[in-house]
Amino acid sequence: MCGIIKNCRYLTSDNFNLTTLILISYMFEFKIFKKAKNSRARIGVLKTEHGIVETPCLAPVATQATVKALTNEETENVGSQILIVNTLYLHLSPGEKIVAKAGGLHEFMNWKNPLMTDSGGFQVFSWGFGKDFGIGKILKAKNKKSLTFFLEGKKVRDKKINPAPFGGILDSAERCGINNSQLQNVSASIERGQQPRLLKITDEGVFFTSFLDGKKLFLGPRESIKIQEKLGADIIFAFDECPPPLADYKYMKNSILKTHNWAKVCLETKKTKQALFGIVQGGRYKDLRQESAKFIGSLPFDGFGIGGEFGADKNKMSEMLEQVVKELPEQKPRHLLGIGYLEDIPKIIKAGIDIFDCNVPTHYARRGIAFVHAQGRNSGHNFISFEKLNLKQAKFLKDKSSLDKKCFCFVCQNFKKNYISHLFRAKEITGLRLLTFHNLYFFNKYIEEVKRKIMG
RNA sequence: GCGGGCGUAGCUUAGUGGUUUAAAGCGCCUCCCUGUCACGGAGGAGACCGUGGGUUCAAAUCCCAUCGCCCGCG
Repeated sequence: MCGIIKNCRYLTSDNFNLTTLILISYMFEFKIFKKAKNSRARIGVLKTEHGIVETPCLAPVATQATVKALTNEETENVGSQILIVNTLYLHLSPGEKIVAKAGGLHEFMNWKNPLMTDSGGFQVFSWGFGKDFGIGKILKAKNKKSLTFFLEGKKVRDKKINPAPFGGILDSAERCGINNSQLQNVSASIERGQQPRLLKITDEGVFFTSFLDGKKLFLGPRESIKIQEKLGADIIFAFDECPPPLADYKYMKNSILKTHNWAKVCLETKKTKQALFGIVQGGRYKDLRQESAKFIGSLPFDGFGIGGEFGADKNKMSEMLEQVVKELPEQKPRHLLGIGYLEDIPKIIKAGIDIFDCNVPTHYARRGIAFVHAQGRNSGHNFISFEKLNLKQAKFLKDKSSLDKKCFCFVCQNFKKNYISHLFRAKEITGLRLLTFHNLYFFNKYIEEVKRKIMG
């Protein structure tokens, strides 16, 4: 796979003049070249010390300083321009000192292009309430996952989780036979002051328990920034609390105040020339989103991240995003954290998002799911019709067709579904590699197409 | 030929002190996974317990026969 796919970055040179870039003298700069007429979408270029990023684009998730299953050359060949690495994971192992001594992240992982590090704020959720409730950042309307309650240390499960985020939890508890007097002992609806089991969130920061060795560690805005400075990515994020989707209004209000205070501390702490992005939170509450966007947007950040969830109703996301985006400075880049289903991408680009990261292309690839152009009529999509194929299914063993007839990636040019299916069933790591390569290529190509259509 | 052992879901086995819908792992099917997770989550289908007979209110489990496989001795 190495080195075979060349020139698959879609340098849309028609959209801007390259010489303009050369004239940019600042280390970090964001230039908008074109704005859509019918939406907030824009085409831009982000310049960093390690090169440029054409936006809008997807930043693949490289949690532990690698896009799982791929070499850097492959990640580049697939059209990816910037990666997001995780601060807390690297802090736990190998530790930022090791990375710094190795010459910084770029040198350490041999990635010559731009990098960003997530602050660890998401782990406040995923290692906390996310784990307690067995839920993802976004509580879906059709969530079939069971909800786990903890009643006096005992696990109670409800399989019919109600999509309504707050009242639903109480119904759920009732179905589990948890009575009123017990309810106060149950970690269900997350109220102000409530703590996850495994970590403690204070006004100053968060006490984590390392899953590697059980060691206690504290991460606050200062700690996060200092670690991120040592890691040395081009773009770093302010330490935030990614709040759980079950949080009630008071919890959320309190949470954004914390995130706002931490944002100021992050700005004061940072000494390097790295670009620092503040993070807007506020969950599904429009007024809190607006409040957060106004506050964070008023601070001298180099760009802005938008985190958390936007409510179970998918259609509201665009609305909420626009609400946030209009409060942020027009000339600065906006990053949507952890969102990027294919069907979301047109919406978020239209809402004015420049970069977004999402583990779906790579994560799903490792689970055997390939995103491909829809073969049949089941498009149901405004831009490119696509479908998901589960290559683990036995039926693909007999399928001699290429993964995606309309895809020009190395995998689709060289491998058939039967072989990829076999690799997955045989648990051969090459299967993960092939699908990761294809999915990222597919997402990047898809984004290019969306850009073309939106911008006209 | 004699002696011993084994035959339970597609596979590997648990259950043989007779008790309701015969258990588990893997495999299979469906669904899920959005800034954590290749070796993950939730469901589901699937065996009349080699075959035939017998004992009993009741047998995968006891008895007899038979077939198949394995081991030892000839």
